Amino acid sequence: MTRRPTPPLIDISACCPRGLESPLDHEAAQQLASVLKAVADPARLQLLGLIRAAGEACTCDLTGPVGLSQPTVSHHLKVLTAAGLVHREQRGQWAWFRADEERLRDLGHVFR
Amino acid sequence: MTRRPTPPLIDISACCPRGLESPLDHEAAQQLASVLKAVADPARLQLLGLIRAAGEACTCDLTGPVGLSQPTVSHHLKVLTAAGLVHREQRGQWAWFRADEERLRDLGHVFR
DNA sequence: ACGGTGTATTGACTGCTGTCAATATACCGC
DNA sequence: GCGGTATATTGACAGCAGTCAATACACCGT
Repeated sequence: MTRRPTPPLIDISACCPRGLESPLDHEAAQQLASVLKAVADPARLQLLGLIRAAGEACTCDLTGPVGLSQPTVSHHLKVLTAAGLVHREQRGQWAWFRADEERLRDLGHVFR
Repeated sequence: MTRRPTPPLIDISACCPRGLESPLDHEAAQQLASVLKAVADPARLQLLGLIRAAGEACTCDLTGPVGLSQPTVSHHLKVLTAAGLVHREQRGQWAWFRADEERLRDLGHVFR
């Protein structure tokens, strides 16, 4: 496989420094929307809540509470990770996730 | 047409009082996601920015900046209104919109 | 009443998204 | 190495969401 050009992680406070207080250009809106889309899903909100409440959580502890199949949960965690909202750490055969508090704060700040 | 049972407007601080700090049950996650979905679109983010920056705005002033057809803009404004993020007021033949600041604040507070 | 203008609705189409079963991959203990 | 366990990927499918052209509706001035 050819190397992907590195996932361009969006910097919220750079792309939308004044949040929704002033108009966004096309690109800024698209970037901000891409992060919001990651969060605008019931399963992913539940996952974020579970991860945050626990400090960190392993996939095996997340599949049960959300009531979805393992591949689906894996998919949602990938989306959250790609958006930079959670970070993944491999420990042996387990994948551990923790929330990026700063990024969540930045996201909340957009609506200020 | 039979009367619709009134759109059930979701109360964010009631449904998710602790935001993402603690796990959300299925219903709360679904409700919160429905509001976030309204905001997770580039065109609607631009519209929110324009409306907020202007204080209030009429549809005719919004179609140009976002670069979409009039029916599409009308559709997006309807979605924002249904989510309670903006309020619509008819003035003669013009439709004026203003943002619901409290609701935006509540939404931002979820990520605190 | 009528023509014009601003907005909403309808219908149709396309692309994306969430989901799962099946399969593959990675890691561990023995 | 081997079987078992945890996670990721693939493939397929249904449903939804964004878009526009065409049309309908509402309001206004004349």
